Amino acid sequence: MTENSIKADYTRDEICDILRSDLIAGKYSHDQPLREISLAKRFGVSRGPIRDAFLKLTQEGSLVYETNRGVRVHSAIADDERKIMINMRLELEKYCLSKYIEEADQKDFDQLEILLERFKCACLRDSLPGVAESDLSLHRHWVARASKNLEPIWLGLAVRILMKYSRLKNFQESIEEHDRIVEAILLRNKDGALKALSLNVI
Amino acid sequence: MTENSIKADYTRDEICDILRSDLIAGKYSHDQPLREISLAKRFGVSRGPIRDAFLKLTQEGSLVYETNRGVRVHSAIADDERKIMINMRLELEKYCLSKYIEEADQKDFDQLEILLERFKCACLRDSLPGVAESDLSLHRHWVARASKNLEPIWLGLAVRILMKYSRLKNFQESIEEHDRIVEAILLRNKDGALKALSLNVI
DNA sequence: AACCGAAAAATTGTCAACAATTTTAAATTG
DNA sequence: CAATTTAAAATTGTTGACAATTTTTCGGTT
Repeated sequence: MTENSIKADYTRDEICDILRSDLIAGKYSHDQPLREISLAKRFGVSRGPIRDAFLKLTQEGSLVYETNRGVRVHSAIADDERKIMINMRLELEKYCLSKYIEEADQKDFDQLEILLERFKCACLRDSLPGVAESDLSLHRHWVARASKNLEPIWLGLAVRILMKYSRLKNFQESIEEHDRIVEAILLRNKDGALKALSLNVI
Repeated sequence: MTENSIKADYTRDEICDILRSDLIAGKYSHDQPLREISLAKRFGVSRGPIRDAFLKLTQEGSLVYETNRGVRVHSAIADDERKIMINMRLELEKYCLSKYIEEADQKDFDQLEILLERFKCACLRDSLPGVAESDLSLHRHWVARASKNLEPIWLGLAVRILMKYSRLKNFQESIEEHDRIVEAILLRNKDGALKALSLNVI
């Protein structure tokens, strides 16, 4: 048994999300191949859903696929590529956050606070995959709420950016950064939120 | 028989490329569902490879997936979203084109001229799916050569942008625009190429 | 011992069958 | 006749089996 396999049935998307957070957390080294059979065993499903997840993650850019040879973890991005991607992500996310602040209702804000709490818990537990997953979920919340069209593009950028540097992050500082963003959002303080976001996405 | 099915065995990626050009060309209307079985028959394969292609196109953003309900064509993007996406695509593609002009060798240039010729043929044949596919292939050539990391991100943007307006394009004008871009590339005239690109990506 | 080649093992590619779900059509009821 | 319920059809979700390909192992030759 390679891993904890508590739950019985995982869906395609759940498998995809779990593998993504593992990848961001650096559980697999660069250029390491991922095998369909071993992951199928880990999640208690057949190879079909695993292949589906591989395809999604390949399209996002965290895995690389070669015919008859399966997928492997993508090589690290270069510094100048990273710069371009961060600029794009920030531009995109600022647009979405503005729109979110205009349109969000109380139900969205409730969800937002739950996600923030989940992120803080993961930080305090010092669980790197957990931090990666909940960090992504938090940002994804306002992006997805603002535009279903831009969401997949944003996700591809965020994943690749996080894959490189997440190991070096200071969790306490990260909590404070996200606190400031969410605080401004709840007050519908657009300028403050965008400024706090710019300090977080670097 | 819903469609021409000449070739015997299509690969996953070929199916994906053909469907993508169909989508860009507007062959399927917005929110129309795509059925696994009918496409499996069209391409002479089982449902597996079709599902793979659906997943890839979903991640790119041209299809939308709902559990137990399959995929349908994505709704059109709003004007302000389109603006954001065009800005991002241009920034990305300019970076890649600069790098391409610096690094490309004679073999790349040969390939480039073949792709340009293929694009012109499709325009003269007045084949909308052909124009869509070869236009994308041409731009994709320099993007992919410059950065395998940025390629999937660029593709997601380009597909969604083209999906909205490709029907309105003037083919003759498009030929001239691409002629100017490629001419500048072959002379390694970076400024000219970037300028010509900016006029084409709008 | 190093190098090549063939057999064996491991892995991916594809398929057809069955289960679960959703959609459509028909039948029943008030 | 409209509304609801029930049955049938269509569609997606998952699996296990087999084919094709790649990688590894092992034996023979120089």
